[in-house]
Amino acid sequence: MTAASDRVVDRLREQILGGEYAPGERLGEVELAEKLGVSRTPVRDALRRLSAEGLVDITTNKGARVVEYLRADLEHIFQIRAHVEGLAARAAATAASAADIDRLEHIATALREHSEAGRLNEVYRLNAEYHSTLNNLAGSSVVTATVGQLIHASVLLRTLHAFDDAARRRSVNHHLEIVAALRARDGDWAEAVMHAHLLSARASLLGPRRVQAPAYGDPADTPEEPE
Amino acid sequence: MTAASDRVVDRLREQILGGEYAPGERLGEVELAEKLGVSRTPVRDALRRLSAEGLVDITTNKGARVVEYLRADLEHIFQIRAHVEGLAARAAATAASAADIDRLEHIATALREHSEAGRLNEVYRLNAEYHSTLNNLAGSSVVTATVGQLIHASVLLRTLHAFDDAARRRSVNHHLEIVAALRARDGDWAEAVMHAHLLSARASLLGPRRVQAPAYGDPADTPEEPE
DNA sequence: CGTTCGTTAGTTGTGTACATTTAATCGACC
DNA sequence: GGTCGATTAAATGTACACAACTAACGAACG
Repeated sequence: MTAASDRVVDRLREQILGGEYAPGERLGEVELAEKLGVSRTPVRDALRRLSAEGLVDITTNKGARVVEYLRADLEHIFQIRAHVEGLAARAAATAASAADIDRLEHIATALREHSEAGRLNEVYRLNAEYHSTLNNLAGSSVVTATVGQLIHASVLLRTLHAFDDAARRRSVNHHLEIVAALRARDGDWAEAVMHAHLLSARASLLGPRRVQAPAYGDPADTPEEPE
Repeated sequence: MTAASDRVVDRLREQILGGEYAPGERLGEVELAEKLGVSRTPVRDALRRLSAEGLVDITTNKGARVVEYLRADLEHIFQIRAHVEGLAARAAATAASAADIDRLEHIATALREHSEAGRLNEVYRLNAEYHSTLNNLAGSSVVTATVGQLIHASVLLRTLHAFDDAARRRSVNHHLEIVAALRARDGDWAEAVMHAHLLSARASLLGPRRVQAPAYGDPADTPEEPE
């Protein structure tokens, strides 16, 4: 809320997403308070807020831990993102101004350069910025808030598995293709590419899906299949 | 977290969803603390947690208020729910046990009776239970958590506009039809009905959509249109 | 030797006092 | 008479002290 609590939230979020705290690691209030030079009160506030963002799990009388997502959870997250961000891309195709699209293209181009240079930290940062920018273009705070949480969870993945070269190129191309679809004011196209983009990311990060898995949404249920 | 804080959260949630606090109404910490017989600390905790659930807005140094959703936000919420709960219904068609489906049918039947008798409070409660039960059948805590927030926002609507008789009958029939689709193990069918169910609820609650609205997802982008 | 119960250290939950910020009211000046 | 500014009251943010709970260690008994 106030500057102290805000700073604690920002710092902890950065550290968790940066991998300085491993999934499942305990986050003691007193330890954090000493380390950050504040009292327990703003630390408690910050942990509650991060719990709201889905980054930590809090159990009564047992404290806070960094969240651990199951493989199935992560599959569902990308499934949902594919649909919701697909809708956002469709909306952006009609709502975005030329300047908005320029801005998005700028991010996508920078993303390609950093990707080819192998600067992964920049890639992760710009990728998050690209998606959040696009979701905002849908003009819906609900979309931004809903997907924001899911994106955080997705980012926690990055320590698990890195994209191979082919997947990285696919991802870069998707970002650029979506910009093209927006310029063409083609909502169908934009939604379809975004859908594919997130399902391909899921495949790259999680590997082949187990067919006998309790399927939440089949790969075959893609919304847009005009042809 | 502890019993006191939990009780405050439950009570405030009930009061907010029950309409005892109007959207936009201020929630003072001291006032609530006195009224509930606890100190400010658990009240603050509770307000932070309700903020996480999307029921209150907290601004630094300015306190907590009951959330106010814009009409556009609510349209987006139902749009997202249509997709995500549609996916959940599809997954449930393969994952649900016969006992699960029986339980769901029991809820749907009770819902029909209460609806015909005009007991709206029971209708709202059972409707929330039906959706949350079905989403849980998808076996994904992510779906449950994501949609849970959106459902809360939807419930806040109920003071705005009541279903007319035709809409109420449609809603009841949808719930029963989804049960039938689950029994048939037909994921496509279940998803399609759920999608229609939520878009029809949106229409009933929000009235006709303004065509020139910055469209986030067109009515025409329904995923399942086999015929 | 294993199990169980009690004690103890550490952690989280709660209450309260103090600091800081916000907003409104009153007064003075233009 | 109106507007700008300062003072004051009330709210939230922070810190610290105490209470309650958890879990781990150790001892005693079977």
